[in-house]
Amino acid sequence: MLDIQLLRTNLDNVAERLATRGFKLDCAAFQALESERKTLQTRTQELQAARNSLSKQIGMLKGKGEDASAVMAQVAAHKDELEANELRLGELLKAFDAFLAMIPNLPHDSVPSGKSEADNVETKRWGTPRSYDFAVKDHVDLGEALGQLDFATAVKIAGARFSLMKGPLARLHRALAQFMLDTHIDQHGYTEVYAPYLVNAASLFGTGQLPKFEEDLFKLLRDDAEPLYLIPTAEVPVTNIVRDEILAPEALPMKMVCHTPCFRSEAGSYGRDTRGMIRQHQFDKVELVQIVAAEESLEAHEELTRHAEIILEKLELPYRRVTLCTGDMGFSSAKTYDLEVWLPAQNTYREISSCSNFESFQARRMQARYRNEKNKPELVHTINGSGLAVGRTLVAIMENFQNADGSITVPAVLRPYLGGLEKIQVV
RNA sequence: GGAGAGGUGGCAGAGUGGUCGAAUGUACCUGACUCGAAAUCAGGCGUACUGCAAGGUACCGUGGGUUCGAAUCCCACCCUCUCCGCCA
Repeated sequence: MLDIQLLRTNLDNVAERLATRGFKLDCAAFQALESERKTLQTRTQELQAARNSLSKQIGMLKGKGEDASAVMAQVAAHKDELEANELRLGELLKAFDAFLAMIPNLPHDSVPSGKSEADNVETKRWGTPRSYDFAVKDHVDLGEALGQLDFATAVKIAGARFSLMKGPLARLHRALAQFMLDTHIDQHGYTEVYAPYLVNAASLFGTGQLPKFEEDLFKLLRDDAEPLYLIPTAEVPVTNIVRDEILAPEALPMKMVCHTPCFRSEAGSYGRDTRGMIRQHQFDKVELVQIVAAEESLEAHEELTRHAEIILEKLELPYRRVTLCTGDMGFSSAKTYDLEVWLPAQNTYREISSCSNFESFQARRMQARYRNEKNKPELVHTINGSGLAVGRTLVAIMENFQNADGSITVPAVLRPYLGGLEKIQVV
């Protein structure tokens, strides 16, 4: 959520910056709401002040046993106007909230402007894609030939966009998550977190998934209780740890890592990535979250992105870093780096991690603050990124480390997690 | 599933219709004392909106209602806790 003061004082500038990300701010609607609010709020508060002081007089008169009917008549004279004003003001303030809740974050100045994915800027490339002296297979063909990846059975059990893994491949998947967690905990200084996979609407509002993106979520309706949602990412429960908190300055920075399954309905993505494990309703992800003081967030964002890159490097997976342009960024983000891993079967780089700095956007929605040097509550900045998406990492390993006979070489750093296994083959 | 209790400021905890935005304690900040600290004493200390300022307004789980006036009364909802049952 943006600071409403910024809209009041710099509306045109805000509108311009939002336009770069393809959002058309309805300035006229805002100004109409704002001018009505200002006069209405002033008048309402005058009436309330008068009522409060007259009511106080009534209390004093009655306390002394005197007649208060004259004063009561005075209050009654403005009763209808006050009630009408309060009603209208309530509606206006609600309209403001709804208006603000739908406005995306402002892009950081360093973000390249652009309309779509095509305008993203590649800023780094690591590793050289291997060359193969045989026809490469994709992970679906590889996994099914190994008898360890089975989409047909997953469809029977649950439906489209689910997968079933068995044997060493399932173990490799688990090993990946363990390896990522261990690296971030032992080498990057993160605290491991285990968090709920079901969250309430307030948490999803806090991180920006609600109200705008409800159709992307799996929702569980309950009798006699609020609905719960399956988390689309660990970002939601972990970032919301600090919702409605005023943190002591020494509590920052908070660096947390959390491995969870993620659930996305993928509504509106029919026909995209329907083959294989790239786009699933359920996938595992190791998520990095940092809660930092405002002036630290730019640097923390770089650091966190680097932590995700190191996983790819340890796994010997070629990747590139892309700075998302203004038009391609997520709703809540001020700046996003995507890490894209090389997939030989697709002969292209595909997103495997997305690292974003939200600045105070989520913090304002969450009311997450810390006490600054002046002991005043100030909004924290939030940063998160995948470190990494486990399912897609598995896909990348299968495709990049495949051999002519259809076996898959296990990257050296993962072997200790697989009892020393060097190669995944038919069992 | 059954029964009960409760939601008040950073925390603890008073407050059952009228100077209550809220006692008190604690934490925190400032000052005094001290070589320094502790202890003690004095003062300050919620959030947001609005105003140049003085000040004003709102907020005691959420939303309604009663009233001249609601933290306090009524209704609905949400959440938490305790006991019993069931259960990984």
